[in-house]
Amino acid sequence: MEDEKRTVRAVERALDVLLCFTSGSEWGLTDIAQRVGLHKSTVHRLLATLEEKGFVARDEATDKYRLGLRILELSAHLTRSDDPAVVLLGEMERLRDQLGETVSLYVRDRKDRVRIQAVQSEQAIRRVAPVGARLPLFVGASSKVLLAFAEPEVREALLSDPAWPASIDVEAYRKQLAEIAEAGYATSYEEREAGAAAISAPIFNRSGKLVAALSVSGPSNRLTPDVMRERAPAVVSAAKRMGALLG
Amino acid sequence: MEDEKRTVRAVERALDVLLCFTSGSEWGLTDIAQRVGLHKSTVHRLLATLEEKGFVARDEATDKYRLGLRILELSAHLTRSDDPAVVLLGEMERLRDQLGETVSLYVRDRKDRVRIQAVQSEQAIRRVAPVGARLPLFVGASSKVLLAFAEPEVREALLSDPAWPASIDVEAYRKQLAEIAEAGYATSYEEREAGAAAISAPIFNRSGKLVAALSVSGPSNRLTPDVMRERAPAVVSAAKRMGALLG
DNA sequence: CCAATCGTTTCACCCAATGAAACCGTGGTA
DNA sequence: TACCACGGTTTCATTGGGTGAAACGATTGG
Repeated sequence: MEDEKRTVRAVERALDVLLCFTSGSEWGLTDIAQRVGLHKSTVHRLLATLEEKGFVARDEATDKYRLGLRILELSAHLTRSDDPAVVLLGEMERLRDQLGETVSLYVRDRKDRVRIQAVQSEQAIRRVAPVGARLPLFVGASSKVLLAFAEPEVREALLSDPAWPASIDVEAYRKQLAEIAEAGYATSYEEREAGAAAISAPIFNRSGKLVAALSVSGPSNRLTPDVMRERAPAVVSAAKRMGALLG
Repeated sequence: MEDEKRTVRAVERALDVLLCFTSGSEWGLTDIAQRVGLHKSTVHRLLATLEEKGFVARDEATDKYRLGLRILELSAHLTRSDDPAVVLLGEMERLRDQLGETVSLYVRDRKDRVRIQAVQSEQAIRRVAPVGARLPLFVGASSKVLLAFAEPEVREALLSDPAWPASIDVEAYRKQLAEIAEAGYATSYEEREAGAAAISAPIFNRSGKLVAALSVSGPSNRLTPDVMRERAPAVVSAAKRMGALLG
């Protein structure tokens, strides 16, 4: 098993430490050391480095570690003017007002999907959708869209990836993706989360490349299968309109 | 000059590479190598590591490096429910509507200040204030507030820091800070940026500790010195109201 | 007062990060 | 077509620096 690493171990470890903060915002040194499986002193040194550069900070009261404002600074530079999350925001708000449900935008990032933009429904019972959330790429309407309309090589690589959950029958899944490709959209009903449902449609840029999945989601008692079927065309045409706004 | 480094060099370098993206969103390998003063191959390895963990990604078209979505993911976990940037947003919007100008919230982060929240004026000519921006701690109304109301040790440490610009007379500056502490707010008129002016007031938490500076900023022809003097009480009392919302 | 726990510092060993140089791929130019 | 210039990539010998065991302090609480 020659791993052919051309990466820097210390940096990998430091980034793993940073990624601890994607689950739980406050950590003690020992907790982190345990979590990443390294010695206390090693983690201590890594944290000192991260702290010096402002990537983590210490809570004054608890003395525990938390994310630093350098993260905020970097994230401010994440969006360019041609970023879908910016360009499509207006259209997303329009769709939210039209359907009254939360609208999200997902892109594929390696083997996950990431919510890069969201506008919340204004109803009392609504789907809350934090921007930046990283979700699995095998369940949920948007996952299926991102797979169904991906380039075939990409799709096959993901389906045959060792990380793909063994509990899902690949053949049946592939068949479902083909149906979605045919229909032009996907739905999910209490698939990833109980009580939630969603409609999702692909957004292609001018050269026909899949760039994102547009998703409308809400409580499953409002978004019943029938309602979703009825509203799907609105989502699909919104996605088409959005595609035209991209480069 | 014993530097007593208890940090990890490779990690420091990797973070420096990341920080390149705070000025300019797209970089080639050679550019970065030049900027951080390291060999191409070293930077290549660091970038490969950052890329593997999703902290940077490559633009498909240009093949250049850009920030990855892991940054977005982390930034989503930056704000806790008790974060001033969240808790005070409502009050900030109220103040924006009252005065019609852009309202920002700054905290001190080491030797800089960082804009952690902002709501834009809705006028045609307005101050635009991106969240996450890192600004110097010696010019601008909020800087002066963050210094004037800081704990004395902190203030003195900063004023006598070698990084403090020699062009500013420390004694005169200290005098100005004392006046600000007396008045309870600070103003700036075309101080950091030509054509811009601002009023800023301190926000203290329940235990009397300075946590942020509230700032109202706009074009200097609207926010003339007279107008600012007249509006200062509104900013100060808004800041006081906000303080009451904090822990 | 002691025990437990957490963060910090020290230190010798030896792995792994480093940068020079060579290599490869691409686009532009004569 | 041949050539060059300029990006990114890979290789490799050298040794600096990252590593973890262990000892140390500082708190906490029973």
